[in-house]
Amino acid sequence: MVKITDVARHAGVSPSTVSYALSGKRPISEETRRRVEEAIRELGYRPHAGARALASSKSNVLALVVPLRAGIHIPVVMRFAVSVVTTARDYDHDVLLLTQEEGEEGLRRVADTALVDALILMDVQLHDPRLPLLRALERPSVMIGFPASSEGLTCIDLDFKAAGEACVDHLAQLGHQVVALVGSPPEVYVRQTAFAQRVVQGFTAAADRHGLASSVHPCEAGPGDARRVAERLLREQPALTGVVVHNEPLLEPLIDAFEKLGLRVPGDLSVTAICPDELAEAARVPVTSVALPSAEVGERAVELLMRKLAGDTDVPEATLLAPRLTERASTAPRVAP
Amino acid sequence: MVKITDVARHAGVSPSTVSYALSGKRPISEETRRRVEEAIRELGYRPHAGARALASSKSNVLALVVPLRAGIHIPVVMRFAVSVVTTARDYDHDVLLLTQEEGEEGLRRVADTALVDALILMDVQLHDPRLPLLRALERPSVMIGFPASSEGLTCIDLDFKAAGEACVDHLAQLGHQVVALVGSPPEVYVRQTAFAQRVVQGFTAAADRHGLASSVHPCEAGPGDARRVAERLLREQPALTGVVVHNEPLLEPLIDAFEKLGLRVPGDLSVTAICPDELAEAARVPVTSVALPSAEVGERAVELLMRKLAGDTDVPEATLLAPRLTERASTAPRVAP
DNA sequence: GCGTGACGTCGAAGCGCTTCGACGGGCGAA
DNA sequence: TTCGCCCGTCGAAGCGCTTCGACGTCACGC
Repeated sequence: MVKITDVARHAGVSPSTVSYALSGKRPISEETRRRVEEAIRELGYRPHAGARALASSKSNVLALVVPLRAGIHIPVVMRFAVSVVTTARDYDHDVLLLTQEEGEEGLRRVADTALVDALILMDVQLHDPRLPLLRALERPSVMIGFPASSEGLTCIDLDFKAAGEACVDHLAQLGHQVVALVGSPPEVYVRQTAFAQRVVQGFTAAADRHGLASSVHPCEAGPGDARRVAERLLREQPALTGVVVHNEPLLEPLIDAFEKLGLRVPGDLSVTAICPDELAEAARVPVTSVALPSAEVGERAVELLMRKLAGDTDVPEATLLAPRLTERASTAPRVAP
Repeated sequence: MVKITDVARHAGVSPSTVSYALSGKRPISEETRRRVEEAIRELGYRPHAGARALASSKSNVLALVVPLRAGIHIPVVMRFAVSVVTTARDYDHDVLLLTQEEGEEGLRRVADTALVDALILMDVQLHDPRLPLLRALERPSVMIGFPASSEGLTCIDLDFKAAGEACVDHLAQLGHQVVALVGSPPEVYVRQTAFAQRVVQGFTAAADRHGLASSVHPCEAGPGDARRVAERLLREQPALTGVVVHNEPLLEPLIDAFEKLGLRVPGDLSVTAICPDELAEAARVPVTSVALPSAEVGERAVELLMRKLAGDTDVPEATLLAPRLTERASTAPRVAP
């Protein structure tokens, strides 16, 4: 193995000079730098990561904790992970993959052994048991999603309130006057992050702002539920022409149910959703939707982390990503009766 | 930060004794071990990963290179990755996530900087450009999939030949006498690993063994192709009652096409597939299939790597995992005409 | 003409751990 | 009894890098 002393000898300088030439932490003459670089190239020198970590107390590795829980859309996780890795590389960092399964002990382990410099957590719950640990840890972290209190932590996610609004805005713009929100199953409103509530807030606010008649329905997503939900919506709001679905498994079945009840999508009924793009695209009727911008979240998460690692003290605690609505085949202007 | 000297002092022993108590590389008296363990617990000691890596020239980290290419089934990759991480943890190792995008330079980087001890590569191509590098690298590696020549490398994958056979065996057992293989698009047979060919071999061998009439059809997987393929199959083999599909995007459309042509699945036609379980399960008619055992592949890959790291010299170059066929709704006994 | 400071470089001291050789004590074999 | 050996422990020497303080040189300002 070729080491820094070899490079130094070959270039006719001291090891510290090689180090400074590499890190740029002290001025080095043009001539010397050139010689060092040449020596490095000729010898094929690669600094030993462990030695570097030991001497500098920086591993240049980030931990990424991915969820395993059922109900998580895998491609979204994967896209996010890839985006984290790619962005981390731009900052000369690598990514260590951890599973949720490892729990708090896993976090403590990689943090305390100095295996990683910082952490990224996905799938943060409202009252995530890892929160106290994260606050106590001496290493910076960024969480995807918002817990009940993000005090002293850094969080990032899609702006679900704005996403709810965007869907309603789109429907209002198309002339729809009676809209409904088909929400996530009731337990999601309790267990998970606050995102489900925020969709409701956005939905309601936008509907009020546009002067639309609106209603909100948290819905189970079992096999037979779609039909029942569709019937209930139509019973309660016979003039319904716009639906926002924030319930992934229910999306397709619900559209089917509406059509079976004689309503054409988007002819009689416009449907928008908040869901991963794959789902919206793959549907029989491709659905106009606000996507979870996983790649962007990953990128931004790493950027936030890098700022924290650089000692930036005014990194925002909360970052909300603006929703982007993609129009597809499931929405159309309202046809006056 | 609490270090090994702190533990040593607290336990009244020397640092080396603490190290040996931890690693078990030299005998330590029961009494001493107890005192050391207690000191560790009381002080909350965690060995510094970098220092350890430097001193022992072992990072206890594996690199996992995941593919990005379109056409790869993401959940399979993810399941594989999770299984690698989980298994690696059982062996006290962590996993560094790399993307294919980083290419050979990325492999060289993590290997040469001693960031990782060993590598796992997914999605290995027939003539993968990384092969020479892997052979040259001083670190062990395991590849998922088989290149043209696996000489001197360690590879593991589903036994696709046996998978092809298993499908035919199943159909034969149900009494089917005329079978067809709907294979991957022609370019797959060229570009990728040899797995597509192996399926053909297994299919043909088993059909011959059972004395069935059989035919093989590499197929494109465009939107209109399903219908054409179905028609062609029925034209060429009017008595066809068993189909093996090794072409993921074509699976569902093909079944639909058959039904539109008046053939009931599984009433008139039994269909089996080689594809990820999700796909087989999610189909309108759940498909009897041989799955890609991603979790098992991940586990076995790590085990192979651990053996190599332990200095085991007779680790098999090729490991073929036995297929497991799951019966679902798409196959049934042949009904005599 | 001399003090001052920036520039460019060096040497040495660690970073926290593992590992090697050494050593004292105890025990079994001769 | 004595020799030799194994057990259990220690001290010291690194592992390969970064970083701090120091030093010589040169240019500039007064």
